[in-house]
Amino acid sequence: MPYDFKESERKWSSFWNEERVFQYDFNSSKPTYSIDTPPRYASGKMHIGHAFHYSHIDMVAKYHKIKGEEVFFPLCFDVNGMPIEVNVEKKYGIKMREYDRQKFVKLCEEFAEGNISAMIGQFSSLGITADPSLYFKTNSEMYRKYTQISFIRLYDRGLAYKGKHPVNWCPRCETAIAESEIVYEERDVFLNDIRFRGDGEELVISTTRPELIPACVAVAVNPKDDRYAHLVGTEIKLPIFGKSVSVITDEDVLMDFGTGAEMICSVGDKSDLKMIYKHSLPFLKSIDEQGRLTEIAGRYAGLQVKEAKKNIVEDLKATGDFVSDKKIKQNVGTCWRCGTPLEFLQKEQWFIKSIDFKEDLKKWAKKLEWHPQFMKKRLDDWIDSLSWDWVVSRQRYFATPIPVWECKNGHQVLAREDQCYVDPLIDPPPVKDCPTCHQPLKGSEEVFDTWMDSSISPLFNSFYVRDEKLFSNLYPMSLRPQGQDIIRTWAYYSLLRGNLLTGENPWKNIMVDGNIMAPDGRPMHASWGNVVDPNVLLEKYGADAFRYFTASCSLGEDTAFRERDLVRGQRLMNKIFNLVSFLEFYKGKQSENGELRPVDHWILRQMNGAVEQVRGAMDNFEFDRAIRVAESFIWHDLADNYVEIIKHRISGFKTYDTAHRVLLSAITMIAPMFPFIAEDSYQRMFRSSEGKRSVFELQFPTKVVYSEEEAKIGETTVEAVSMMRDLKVKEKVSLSDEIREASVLASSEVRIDEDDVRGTIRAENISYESGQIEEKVISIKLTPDTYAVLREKAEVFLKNLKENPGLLNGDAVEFEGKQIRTTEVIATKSYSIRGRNVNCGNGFCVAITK
RNA sequence: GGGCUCGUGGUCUAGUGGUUAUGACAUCGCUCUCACACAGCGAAGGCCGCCGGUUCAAAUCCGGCCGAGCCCA
Repeated sequence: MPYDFKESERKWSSFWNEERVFQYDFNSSKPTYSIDTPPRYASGKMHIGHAFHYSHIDMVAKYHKIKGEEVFFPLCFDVNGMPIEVNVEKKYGIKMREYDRQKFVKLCEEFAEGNISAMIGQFSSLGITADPSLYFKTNSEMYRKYTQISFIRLYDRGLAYKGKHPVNWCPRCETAIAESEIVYEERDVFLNDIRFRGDGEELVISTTRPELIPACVAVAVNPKDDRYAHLVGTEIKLPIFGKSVSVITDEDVLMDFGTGAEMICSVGDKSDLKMIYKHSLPFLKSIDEQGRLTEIAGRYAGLQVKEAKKNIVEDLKATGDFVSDKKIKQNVGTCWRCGTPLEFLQKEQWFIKSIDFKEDLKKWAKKLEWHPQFMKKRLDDWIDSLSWDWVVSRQRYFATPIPVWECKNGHQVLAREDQCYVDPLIDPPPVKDCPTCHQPLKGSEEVFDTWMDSSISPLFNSFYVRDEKLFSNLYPMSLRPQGQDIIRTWAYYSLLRGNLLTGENPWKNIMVDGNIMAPDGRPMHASWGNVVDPNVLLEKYGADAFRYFTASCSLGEDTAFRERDLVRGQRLMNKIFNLVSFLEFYKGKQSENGELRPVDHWILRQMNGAVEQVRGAMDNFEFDRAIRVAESFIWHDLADNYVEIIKHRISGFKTYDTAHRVLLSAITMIAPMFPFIAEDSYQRMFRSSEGKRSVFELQFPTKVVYSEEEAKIGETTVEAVSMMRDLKVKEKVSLSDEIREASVLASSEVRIDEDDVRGTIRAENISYESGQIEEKVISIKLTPDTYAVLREKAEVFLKNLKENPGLLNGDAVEFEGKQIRTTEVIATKSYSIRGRNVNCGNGFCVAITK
């Protein structure tokens, strides 16, 4: 009978929910395993990549639960920021900056709330049991309170400050534009070669923006560029404006772009910005909020950018400093609303100090255990590449307000901690007026970068400030699971915040996941039509089958979605279901006592091996290895071999007990990966004997005692039975038919469990024959150690052995004065018997007689 | 352009110096076998991306090239 996964999944997810099986117990005496769950972003429903990622996290959570730890696995959502704003604009056909601020925020909250309830349903269908008693969302006043308090504490220690930093600015709309609001357009622009004159020397630079010459603060060339080496370190004069600037080197300058000499302006674009920080060059303001040149442009002051460009080029032609121009294509950032090219404008922004902590950050990152290890390198490289502090202010609406009031002279008053959560646009400041100049105070309109919220998740989860006792127990957390795409944001900022505020890393382990790609190997995009809907998959194959696919992906690698893995997963669930059905049928029908037979020892040995390997793999977050081992054990050792052999003696208590015990261990071992089939099997078959209300309250299986000597006989028995069954198939004897004789043919003694062979093969008689086997050596290899000893002589030695296979019968072979033990020789042989239909395995053959 | 990762039968994947290179899905045979035809047994299918190097020995280590993914405030 096929497994009804729909019914099972419905039943057990509500069971877990109602019984609160996965609820964290604050009073538990067990050690806590805490997971810093990624707050799921509430801009839409979960797609297959999210489902994949949270399934992995859930496997870790359930594994630690079944290992006997108290698991802290919060259910949480990220509800701030622009993607939600953009979705709300789309949904209602409105524009944020043209709408009432408070009303707009309300719409964002409602929008997110709808997505959250849908996602909670998705979590549940996937068997992801994040704990609703540890629920949080990053836009709640409770959460934002700690975002604000943590900022105030950093400010008090001089780690948060206000400074100048460029933002993308639309001169027509007169507003800051966020990175994702920029519309890039390919446009034709002129690349102008312009002559700068030095002391008897000249240097021709290439620029697309000659109007920025007055903002030029240096000229940069590549350090490898021989053409300009003699000019490096000299001063050179700007044409028209006459100001002197230095010629510097920077490896980011492209030698083959234009003349290979570039003017650095403050601030023309992002690469300028980087060089300005890197070489400590001054910030100038050359363009104002309306897109006009400022007074540093001298006689061009007040002109619009376009006009200034035209005038300056004409004047350069007149002075002879204009060399040439050519048309090139360039990506120009434009305003999403009006299409005007954006300017990079310096504005006052809030910063959190991070450049000072570069070396510390690398030390902190080193203290973490990274899974997989190579992901650490990405963070290190990121830290090395940083040139400026973290800009935390945003000119948006839907995020945590910055708890600051300012007077018209720019003095700042921060909220008191006990005031938080506070909205400075609504709530009064802590003092009547500015303590410095007694001017009235105005609440800040700015909000925090959403990473300011999400990067305190480990602090919030550990009850930072809220409860000192809980905090000391819960911080640092055991694990941060996250995607590889946000190492440079979420992981980085969390590491910084955690250490700055507590002096300690926020977690002990970090597990970094790859992405799920579309079946065609490309990222999933609605416009490419290659998006896979997780709900369709759950309908078709079930959650455990989906989790089978997710478990089979190596951690940290990008994986193209493969439906066939769900096919296999579903078959595995069906296999397990039927194994349980088999044993269930024989439950309580035992009449004989019996004893442990060799094949029972063998399955116990196989089980011990599987348990150890699965445990080792799960401890290292290697889900793919864990399911490979578990699947092979359940499908091949247990179902194909063991169950077939014990069918004839399942009426014995000992046999039944062994099967019962092995199947229970198998179910427990896979429960973290396949929770539904595991719970279903447990409830159906094992709850009455084990007593616990859920499979997740059992312990991960431990090793059992068995006899290795017996297990070896069992292994030979399994092999013999399997070869004999194959012979029956080949000779068209029904497996249920009796045969007269089953024969074991070998040149030396072969020990098998005759009763099991007879009972399974349905043979009246077992016979042993010898002396008729032809051995053929297929290949001869040596152990690695012996290769290392013989080195280039190895080939000669092997050739010698192939020609004289009889040498292998002794204990050792002499070769060039060395004694090579035959145990060092790995010979693969085939066995055959002329004239009889036999199957041959490891050292012996079998035959049957009808 | 830079950093990291990946490239193995038709498709996907395991394997990180030394067996006849693992397994899945698909394909083709045979078999209803008393848990399971969503099963069992068997077969076919591979210049391990390309080029060079190190080594007695390379899918595996090193270098270069080609292709893909993620990130670059």
